[in-house]
Amino acid sequence: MESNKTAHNPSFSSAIVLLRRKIRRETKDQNVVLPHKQSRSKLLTKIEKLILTVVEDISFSKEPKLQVPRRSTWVDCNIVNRKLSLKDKSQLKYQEILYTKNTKRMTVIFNLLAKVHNLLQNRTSVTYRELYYQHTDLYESQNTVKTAILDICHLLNTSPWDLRVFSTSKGLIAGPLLIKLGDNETIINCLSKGGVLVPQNVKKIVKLESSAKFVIVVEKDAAFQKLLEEEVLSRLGPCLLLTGKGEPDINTRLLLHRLWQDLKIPIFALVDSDPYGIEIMCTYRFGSLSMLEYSEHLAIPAIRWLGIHPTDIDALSIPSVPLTTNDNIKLLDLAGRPYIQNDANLMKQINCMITSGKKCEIENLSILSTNFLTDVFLCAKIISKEVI
DNA sequence: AGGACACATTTCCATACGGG
DNA sequence: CCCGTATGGAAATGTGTCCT
Repeated sequence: MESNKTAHNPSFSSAIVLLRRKIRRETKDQNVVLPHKQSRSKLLTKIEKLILTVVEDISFSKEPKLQVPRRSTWVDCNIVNRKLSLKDKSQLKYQEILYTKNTKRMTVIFNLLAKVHNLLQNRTSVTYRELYYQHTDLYESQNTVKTAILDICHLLNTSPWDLRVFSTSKGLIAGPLLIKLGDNETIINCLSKGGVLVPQNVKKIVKLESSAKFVIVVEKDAAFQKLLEEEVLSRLGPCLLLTGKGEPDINTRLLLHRLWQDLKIPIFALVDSDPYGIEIMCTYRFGSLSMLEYSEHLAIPAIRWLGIHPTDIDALSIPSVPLTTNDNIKLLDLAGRPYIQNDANLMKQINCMITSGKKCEIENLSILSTNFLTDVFLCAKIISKEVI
């Protein structure tokens, strides 16, 4: 090939600079969010107080009860500050967990409270999975553990990561990036081939060092590897590649959030042109329904959708397949969500997919020609600043 | 495995109606 | 007239599907 190292293409570099400025301007209200980290000792005290109230209740023959929020739906949400959040926090409905009615649930909560208390005291961390296996007969399913931990987070007004409970990392990151962790001066070098696993405890990161000019978030591992094979890192110039392998886990989203906060470089999303791809892009960008309370820490409004846009399929004659029944159901569901309804450009793309009835995967681009993805598609999208 | 949801099932509660 | 039960609807919870 005609050694077109795009990195040295002046129009490409200037496009990146322009996009960077534009995105920073559009999202400058987002730049100062920093977590109110709860100190260990405060959390410990809170747990002790919570347990004390229950003991008091019992000694006064009152039934112990806990209050947790009800599961939210899309109609309870709207977009605030470009992130998914509750319409009206004062209208939030609560559910009471009573000992006589929800014995099991309360037992699990207090059991886990004890474990969390222990974690905080010992300054160690644990995964949901480990917790589950410590007492399978009590928890019955891993989901029970997760629900209970989220309940506890609400009761203590904190987050799973401050409680030191994590899900096992699934995401990969590659590129010129050094991650310095606070504990024992560990340094993760993300330049290794095939990328490295996103660190378990993103909150331990003390410093991120990178020469990258932008980040590309890829929906799935296959496309991630494909891009690495095409040597995207050198062809497009210094950049980072990240994938959550499907629906991103919390750690991956936290890391990406941190990357945006610290490096302030453009973040582009490359997803399939199908309803799931769009949903995944939106999860990164606006946050998710089930983690609604943590949108501040997880949503990254600065993300721009690089492709594949439904309008690209016809414009670039990309091979496509028809949408299935399930795809159509999902698509209509997406169309009703607040973040799509709030954004004319996203709505336009959704409508395009509805009318065309076509979808395609990232891999379909490679059929057109070798290195098409890197040299043509990504490059052209960025130079033309066709991002949504 | 892990994440997000839609859909299904069960549980719960308020209201209304009928029998004692 | 009061109480108990029947019943409908909502909410809590569980299951199944889709994705990588």
